[in-house]
Amino acid sequence: MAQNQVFKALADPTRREILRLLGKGEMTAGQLAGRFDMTKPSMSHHFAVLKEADLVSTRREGQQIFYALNATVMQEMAAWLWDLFRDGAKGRKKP
Amino acid sequence: MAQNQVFKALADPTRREILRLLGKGEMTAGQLAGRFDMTKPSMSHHFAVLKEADLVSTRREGQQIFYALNATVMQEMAAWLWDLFRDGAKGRKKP
DNA sequence: CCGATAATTAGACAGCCGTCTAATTAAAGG
DNA sequence: CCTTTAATTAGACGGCTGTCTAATTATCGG
Repeated sequence: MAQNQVFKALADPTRREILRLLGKGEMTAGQLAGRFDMTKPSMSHHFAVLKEADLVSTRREGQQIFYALNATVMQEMAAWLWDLFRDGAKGRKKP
Repeated sequence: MAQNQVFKALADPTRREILRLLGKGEMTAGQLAGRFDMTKPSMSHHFAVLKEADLVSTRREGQQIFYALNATVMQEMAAWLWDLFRDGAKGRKKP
């Protein structure tokens, strides 16, 4: 399942910041890269990881490629958090 | 900030499974270790990472150490997810 | 077709991460 | 005190990860 890729993708602060920026609206690869003190190839690598995890989607427009946040992020994360506490009374539950 | 440590801790599937088990109630280190096909030292390492990220708390009782899920997990993750889509002040940076 | 621009791919490399075995600390109990 | 059990710490090691430079692909405008 993709869950592991999602969490690994979120483990890097640069990628989380990318997602945060995309939360405001889609951006081109170049625009995103301009926000970070890092080479474009390095940014491209992060984009690939995010895309592989299905956290972002892409759209080409001429020479530029627009990245957008994938809405399923919320659902996957929320589901995981929910499952964490779902059947658990944390203290002492009867057998 | 502890945010980075939290996400790094969640990047490993073994640690996520530990958290899931603890969601049902506290367990001793030995009980937890018994659930995984891994040596105790390796498990101890994972416990340390989770504790460092403040995702779990510990309590000693005799020879045994009980681990419990820390409730702030939900809050931190929920806050992050919220911020992702909740467009705060645009140019704002953390001081 | 050419040159310029946007973006990715290829390959290298240091540093981190997860795992193991061996050794160590801590507590209980005869 | 000595032994046993629970758990962690120390140190080593292979593999993964993030970064870079150099090269490559894709697209547009003239």
